[in-house]
Amino acid sequence: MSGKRVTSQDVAKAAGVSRTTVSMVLNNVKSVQISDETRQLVIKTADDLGYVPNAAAQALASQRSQTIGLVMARQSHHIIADAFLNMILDGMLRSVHKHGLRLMIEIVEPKHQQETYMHLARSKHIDGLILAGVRQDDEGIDTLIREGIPVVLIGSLPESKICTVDVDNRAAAYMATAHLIHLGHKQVACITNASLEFAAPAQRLEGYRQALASAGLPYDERLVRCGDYDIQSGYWQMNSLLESGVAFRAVFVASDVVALGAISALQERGLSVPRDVAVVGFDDVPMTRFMNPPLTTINVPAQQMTELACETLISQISSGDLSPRRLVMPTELVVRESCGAKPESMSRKSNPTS
Amino acid sequence: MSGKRVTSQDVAKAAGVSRTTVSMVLNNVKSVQISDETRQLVIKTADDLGYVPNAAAQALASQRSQTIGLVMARQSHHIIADAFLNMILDGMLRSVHKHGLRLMIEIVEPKHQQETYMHLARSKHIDGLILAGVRQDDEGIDTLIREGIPVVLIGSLPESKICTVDVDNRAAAYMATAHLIHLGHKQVACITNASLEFAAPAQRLEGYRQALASAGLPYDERLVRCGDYDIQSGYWQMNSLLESGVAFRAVFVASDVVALGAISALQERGLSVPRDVAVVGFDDVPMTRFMNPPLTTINVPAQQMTELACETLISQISSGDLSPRRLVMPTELVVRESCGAKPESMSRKSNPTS
DNA sequence: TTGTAAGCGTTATCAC
DNA sequence: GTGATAACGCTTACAA
Repeated sequence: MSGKRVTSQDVAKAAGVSRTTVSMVLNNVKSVQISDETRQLVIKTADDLGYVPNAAAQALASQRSQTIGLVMARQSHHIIADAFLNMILDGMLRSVHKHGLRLMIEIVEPKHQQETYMHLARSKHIDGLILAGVRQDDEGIDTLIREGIPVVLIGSLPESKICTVDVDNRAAAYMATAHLIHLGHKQVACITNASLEFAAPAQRLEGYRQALASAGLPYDERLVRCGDYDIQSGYWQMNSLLESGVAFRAVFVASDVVALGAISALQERGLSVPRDVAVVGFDDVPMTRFMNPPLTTINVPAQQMTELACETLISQISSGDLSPRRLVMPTELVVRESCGAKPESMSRKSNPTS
Repeated sequence: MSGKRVTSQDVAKAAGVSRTTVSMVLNNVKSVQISDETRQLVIKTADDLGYVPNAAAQALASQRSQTIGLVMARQSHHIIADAFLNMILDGMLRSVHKHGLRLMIEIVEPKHQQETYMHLARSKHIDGLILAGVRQDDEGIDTLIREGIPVVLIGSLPESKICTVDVDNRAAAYMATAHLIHLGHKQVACITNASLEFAAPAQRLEGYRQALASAGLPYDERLVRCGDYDIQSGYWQMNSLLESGVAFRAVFVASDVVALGAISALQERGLSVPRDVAVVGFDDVPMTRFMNPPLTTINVPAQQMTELACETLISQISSGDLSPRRLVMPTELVVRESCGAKPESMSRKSNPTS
């Protein structure tokens, strides 16, 4: 039956001690000396009774919910196919587990973001927040720090005094574009990963422009499109590029997922990658090496970034020190076969995931 | 500064009413008549003060956390590339938002599952649970229902008296395999989506066998492999199949993600899909239509399943009626180009996601 | 070393 | 209609 719940009171009574002692023992408070005997007794009793502390009561009394929130600023349909978010989720799950915390997920429509996550924070449902994919003009973040709520951003926001973990998007995009240029391409198109209202896409576009500039190549707006995080957008934008009639033989797509759609559009028209057009992606999500052809891309250590973000957040929470830090993780170009430069033949897909 | 938090007490004082009244108004309790005047005053005051109820206190007093848990029985590295889980996540996020609830995510290693989610439930951190991907031998579930905790399973567990939402995996697999057979294939291999310790893979394998049987084709164990949810596993198992030397010209892969890996292995050896081997997948995740070639697969309405599971759970929670129901959603075969039967030429990828 | 008692911020049951 | 007053289950000074 759904028997009445066991409370710390019950444990105390059964063990013949007070609730305080039970609490002390179970929370491993070291500032108090408790005989090993009592300690064992309490633990055993709690175990026998199947005692599980009530989370709400614990949170109320201790002012800590032992839960952290992951807020993703995306429209719900983006979640479905966004492999990059998965990597973030995975990193979160790992860290959170390691620290015995819980994870609450929230997605906010890019429009009225602040409202939602502010609520989450203010209701004290969570002790801190990891934010991913916010827009450049998001003002909610400042409110968050003003209220002293621990927050770490995955990505970066030029103006804010907030902890961030990011890669150097500009430099990475530069590297990707330069790769294409070094291969001899003069007409390089670009499809960003998302609207320029987000920080990363803007930075990546900037890197693309700089690479063009330093190679003495002109920047042609007609060769640039903005993706929207998902496969479809890549498909559409590539078609738009193709239909514009402006010639190009290479394209830098600032997201692997978007690139998949773009390549599909190319192939549907009988165009071959890389023979007719070379493409380089961005993110290095797991499926890239299994694509046809395997995609040359920029590796972004998403899981490590996320774990780092988590660690940072957790230390913010426990130390109370919210001073901003900007952590930048390294990226690297992973050459596969979508640009024609076929690397060594047999090493592909050979290393186990574990 | 991090000013002191506003409590219902503060609102009451500022509005010149009692805490009870504040609570009544804000929670829209209809069993009590409150003057419209007072009502407005309270609402306005709360708003002006920026009052947000403390979630822990609310949960403690009301015995409801307004949070539901999503438990995914997968190893953490599976999350990364499992497009199917994303569809589930998306469905969850939608429903949960619609009802003003929160979502807590937990993943459990297939081994000691019960422990983890039992804890989540017993600590009352959540009001109910959605379970995805549990093994056939999971015993935790029975404990859950015995304790009266609302649970809905996405998938099915033959033995349990629990609410489930699933597709008819056996029938769908039968349909997929039969499609291959009707195309004239006599030697059809199979790679399951995961180990047979999980329910769905076992059922799908069964459907495959039945299709073979009713076509009078022999079941050859050497043509069967078990995937493990991710792309890599498809790649490896296909290689294993290829290396076994047993001939086959078609393969039913019980997961699109696994199929991607399998196709990649085929193509890496210079084999063409569908010319050399036809393949049909399972799930119809978003990327399938963008694969090269576009994958013929079984459509599983994952989002709707999840939303339905959520609705069911929510009504369990509010009604207290936990009587088991088994909901089965329809599947359908989506013919694309990976089996050689090229469908109509231009309709592909044309419908917007929204 | 252990126990007492005062919160933590709500909700909910009553009288008024 | 509205306002005291108990719970709710736990943490944590402080006292013994």
